[in-house]
Amino acid sequence: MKNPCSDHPHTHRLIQPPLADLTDQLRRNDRKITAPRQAILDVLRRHQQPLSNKEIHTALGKDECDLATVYRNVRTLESMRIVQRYDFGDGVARYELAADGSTNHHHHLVCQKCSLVIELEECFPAELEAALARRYGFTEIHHRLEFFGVCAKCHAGGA
Amino acid sequence: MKNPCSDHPHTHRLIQPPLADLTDQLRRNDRKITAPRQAILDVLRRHQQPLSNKEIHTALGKDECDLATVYRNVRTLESMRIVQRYDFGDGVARYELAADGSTNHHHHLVCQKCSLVIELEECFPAELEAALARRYGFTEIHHRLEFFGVCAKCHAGGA
DNA sequence: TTCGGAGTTGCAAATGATTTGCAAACAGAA
DNA sequence: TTCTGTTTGCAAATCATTTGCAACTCCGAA
Repeated sequence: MKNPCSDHPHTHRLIQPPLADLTDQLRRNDRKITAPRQAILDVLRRHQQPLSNKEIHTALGKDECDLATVYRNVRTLESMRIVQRYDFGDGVARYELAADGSTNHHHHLVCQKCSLVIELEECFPAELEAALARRYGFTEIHHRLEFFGVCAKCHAGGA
Repeated sequence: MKNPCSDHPHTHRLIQPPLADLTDQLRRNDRKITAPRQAILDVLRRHQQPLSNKEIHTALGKDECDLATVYRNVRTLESMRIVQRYDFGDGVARYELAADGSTNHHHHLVCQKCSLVIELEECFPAELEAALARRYGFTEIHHRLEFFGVCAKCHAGGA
């Protein structure tokens, strides 16, 4: 197996949709387009990695809105499927913008020392869901998969 | 694909090791064999499903030991690899006895309505770990994978 | 078998993430 | 512009989990 682009530290990502498209989604869901919401969406739009509520709040420039408002909005956005929650098992929820299509679902490889996050584009277990659904009579099956380890830099030195 | 035993609500599991074998592991790790530890191990031995700290504490008969002691011991047992932690994304850690061999790693299918847990014996992504390690220069790679959905009973009625 | 000290425990208080109550401020339809 | 349901800020409440500390117990050495 060969990585098609092992030559650069990545994280490829589709171009993020313009802010207007995102606020349109709010409008369609009968949600008001407020300053905090636009700011939060804009922060997520500019970051390609999963951000915690606190990180989002910090990235907002301290006085944009209250931390509780970030929590509330991120939760709202999640229920509208505009953002996607990820769980790295450290007791902190992280969020990424969910790209338009259904092609957005993916997984991560997280360094447990320095928290480096690599976005993996493949979604391995998707094909298994149908089999599990049939076998166990479940509906609405989805999954959560993350990989953990120690990155090369941390393994070598200390960083 | 056909389930070899779709006729009974399961959770197959290897016979759990006797309590003595478990306490032996404590001994080997220079840990004292206390009443709370034996009781906790025995509770885990008798349950085939992941239990939260609170559930373990409840199963202990209220006065066996303090909840903080359960937390401390489960954490210790985890670091000794006697128990394995699972994360269903609801902010509560759950634990199962880690069977002796290395064949114990597995995943779950969880009903999001009634919390029914089905133990899946396959470990799908294991083979991918080596590839990811090579591709991204990571070491000590492991993963966390759980499936969620709605079980047949909940999908039908309400329960 | 006793003794001593490190490892453990109970209890209460501290943490940290996340949620919530409530009154004031606001967005957007009429 | 007005009105009304949303949304926000702030502080307090929750919840899972951790921790400080003094009392207690396991277990190897004497």
